[in-house]
Order: sequence, then C-alpha cells, then structure tokens
Amino acid sequence: MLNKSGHIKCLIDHIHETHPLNSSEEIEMSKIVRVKELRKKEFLIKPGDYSNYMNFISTGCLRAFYIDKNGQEHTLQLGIENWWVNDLFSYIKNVPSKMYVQAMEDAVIVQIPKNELERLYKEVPVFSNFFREKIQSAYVALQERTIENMSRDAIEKYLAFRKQYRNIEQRIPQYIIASYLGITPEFLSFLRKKHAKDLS
Amino acid sequence: MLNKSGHIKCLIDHIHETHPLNSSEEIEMSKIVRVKELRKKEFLIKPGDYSNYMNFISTGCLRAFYIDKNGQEHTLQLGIENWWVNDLFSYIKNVPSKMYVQAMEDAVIVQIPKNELERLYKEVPVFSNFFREKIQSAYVALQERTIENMSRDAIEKYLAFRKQYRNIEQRIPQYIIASYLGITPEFLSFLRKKHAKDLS
DNA sequence: CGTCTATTTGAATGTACTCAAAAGCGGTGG
DNA sequence: CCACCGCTTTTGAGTACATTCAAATAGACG
Repeated sequence: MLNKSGHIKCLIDHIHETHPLNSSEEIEMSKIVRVKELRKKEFLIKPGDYSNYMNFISTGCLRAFYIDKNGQEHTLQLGIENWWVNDLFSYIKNVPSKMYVQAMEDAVIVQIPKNELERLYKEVPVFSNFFREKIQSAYVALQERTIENMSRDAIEKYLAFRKQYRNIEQRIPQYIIASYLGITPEFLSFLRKKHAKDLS
Repeated sequence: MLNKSGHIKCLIDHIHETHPLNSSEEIEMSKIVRVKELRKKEFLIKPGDYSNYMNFISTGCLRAFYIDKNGQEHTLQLGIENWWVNDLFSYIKNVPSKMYVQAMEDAVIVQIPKNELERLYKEVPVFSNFFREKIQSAYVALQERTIENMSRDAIEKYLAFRKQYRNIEQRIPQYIIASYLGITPEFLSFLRKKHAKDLS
C-alpha cells in the first residue's frame, strides 16, 4: 500500500527506465502531477468529459471502451500497473470524449495535466522525447493488433491474446475479453469449449 | 514537375504549417534529407529491409501492406502528397521489416535519416514536438479505424472509406481497397452492385 | 490487336451472430 | 452460515454475413 508520494515515485521510476532525469526535472514533474484513486467500476473518463490529463496507472487495472450505435461494447485498451491509459482523441483535439475509461479493480492513477505537460515539452526536451517514444510504441502495438484482426480468425486471436496478456487475463471477466477481440461472449465461450485441449 | 530542392521545400512547408521553423532550423533539416524517386510499382520498403528513414511523400501515391501466412495481402496504410509513410515497427525496433511499401503511382519521397533525426530531437526540440504530434494524430486515426472495424459491417466500412478517402479512391484499384477494408475483392464487387444506388 | 490484370458473377460453404434459456458463481443480508 | 439475487458463462437452434473457388467478362497497356 503506497502513499501519495509513493505513487509519484512509481511514475518517476517508470520514466527513468528509458529517459534518465536529473533531480530538477524530477521535481518539476512531481510538482505538477496529481494522484487520483478509483474504486472498482468507477470511471476515469465518461462520454462528454474532456480528457485533460495523461494518466499513468500506478496500481490496479483499467479498460477503455466505447458503446456503438447498436449498444455493443468494444474494448479498445486494457491497462495495468505502469501502463498509460487515456482517450487521446479527446486529449489531442480538445473535444468531448465518446468513450469510457473504467477501473476493473481499485486503482491509483498519477495524472499529468495537459497544459503543464505542454509547457514542459518546450522547456524540458526529455519529456517530449519520452512521450514521443511512448506514443510511437503504442502506435506500433496498435498496428500489430490491426494486422492480427485482419489476418487471424477468432480462435487464433484469442490464443494470441492469452499469450500477450497472460498476467491480465485472470483479472478480467471473459465478456470483456470478447469485446476486446471483437467477438460475442457466446462465441468466445463456444471457442473455449471447442479448443479446451489447447488452453493448458 | 519539381526539382530536388522543390521537394525539400514541400517538406519544409509541411512542417511550417504546424511548427514554424527559423531559417537555421530549415537549413539544418534541408542538409540531412535526401530525395528518392520511385516508379509505379517500385518498392520503398520490402520484407527484410531495415527502415532507417522517415518518409515524406512529396508527390505520388503509396501503400503499405503485408502478406499473411495464407498469402493474403492486407493494406495497412495509404498515402498521398504530404502524408508520411513508413514501417514504424522496423524503424523503431531496428528489426527487418515484414512489410512492403510500394508506389501505386510514380512518386517522390523526401527521406530523413533516422540517426540524423535523433540527433535533431535532442538539439532542436521543435522537431521532437513536431513528430510527437504527428505520431499522436496517426495513433488516434488508427484507433478510429480499429473502432470502425469492430463496430461496422462491410458496406458501412466501405461507405465510410469513400467519404474519408474521396480523393484517393479513384487513384487505386478496387482490390486494394478491399484489402484495406479487410474483405475479399469478390465481396466488395458484390456490395458495390447491391448498393449501386448509394454510390452516387 | 493481343496479353495481362482487374472485376464481376454465381454456387457452395463456413465462420460468427442473434436470441432465448439454463446453469454457474460470488457477494450480501438475514 | 446458508439462501438468495444479480451478473457472467454456457448451451443450442436458426440465421446472416462474408469467404472460397471457378469461370466469364471487362479494361489497361504496350
């Protein structure tokens, strides 16, 4: 159980891994962040909200999803400790969000306010580089997912998901995995039965 | 018909639109880029290549695609004048590419070498900010595509594609559009007939 | 004009969805 | 501590959307 500055340290450590900061840069960052606690099922972002923070997950598990015109949920992103989660569309374009970002477990988020971060981008190049690289990696990961969606059938996608998210799978209900894979929960259940032998 | 420095100017103008450069920054950029001409069907990147450039399309039309284990082509990205095209996976991770980037028309590309660009990121913050914002937008666009793929059926995707790429559609063959939408060319042909009335 | 590539057509097939209902499971209050 | 309630998962039948394969037609380019 961490206190507030423990969670901030968690963020700083995370940045350090790839982009060493000097102590004034650390302080600079520590001064502008805020820590937000979420209870299970609580929302970090809801449709209509403006996303004005970069959100770092210190503890817990969240997902980003939206509801289409037929009322179907589609999970866009899953995140656990040391991941970033956001509605970048709303954040970048300054428009109301159309999606939900929800805690699937009690969680603690470290939030960097957008206006402060944009000031830092200009004053402290290391932060611009850090987030440029983060977003590049996210883009590549999303492109990999696009490739998988186009070239694999449902069971292959599910097996690949299990491999990639081994540590997350047990933490979330099956119907959310289905909504991430783009299939119905009924069909995922059917596939699990049919391929029970492959599921260790 | 532009000469070499005309194409470079095209890139500089493009950066200027969102991130004004002073003249030393312009010169800095001009010095490191190179201009590459491609004939129709020629490849900018092939499987096995290492992608060591950021590629700006000055003129022409390209696509990025890969071939899955069943021999199916999947188009990941389309690009025309003033767009960027690359295999970012290979570029970022320094691994051989698994995809093709091919000219669909004669084209001229302005290439920024990776090592020079990374030097600039540290020395001239404006470039890091420019590419951070570019990649953020690309991420958001790809996420929108992911949402569409999950929540729309084939005809809706096709109609949305026509709206979004009105100016590109006539420049590329139909089977490539099908491979972008994730459907077979036969089925796209069928849909076009069935919905002829909606296709103006 | 001929050749090569792209598009159309159609029949048979398969993968995944819908809808409805039953079974399982976990948390909560009596 | 057990019983109940609500939510998640399973099951199954019927259906729809999209694919495969093969062949015919249309278009583009030298």
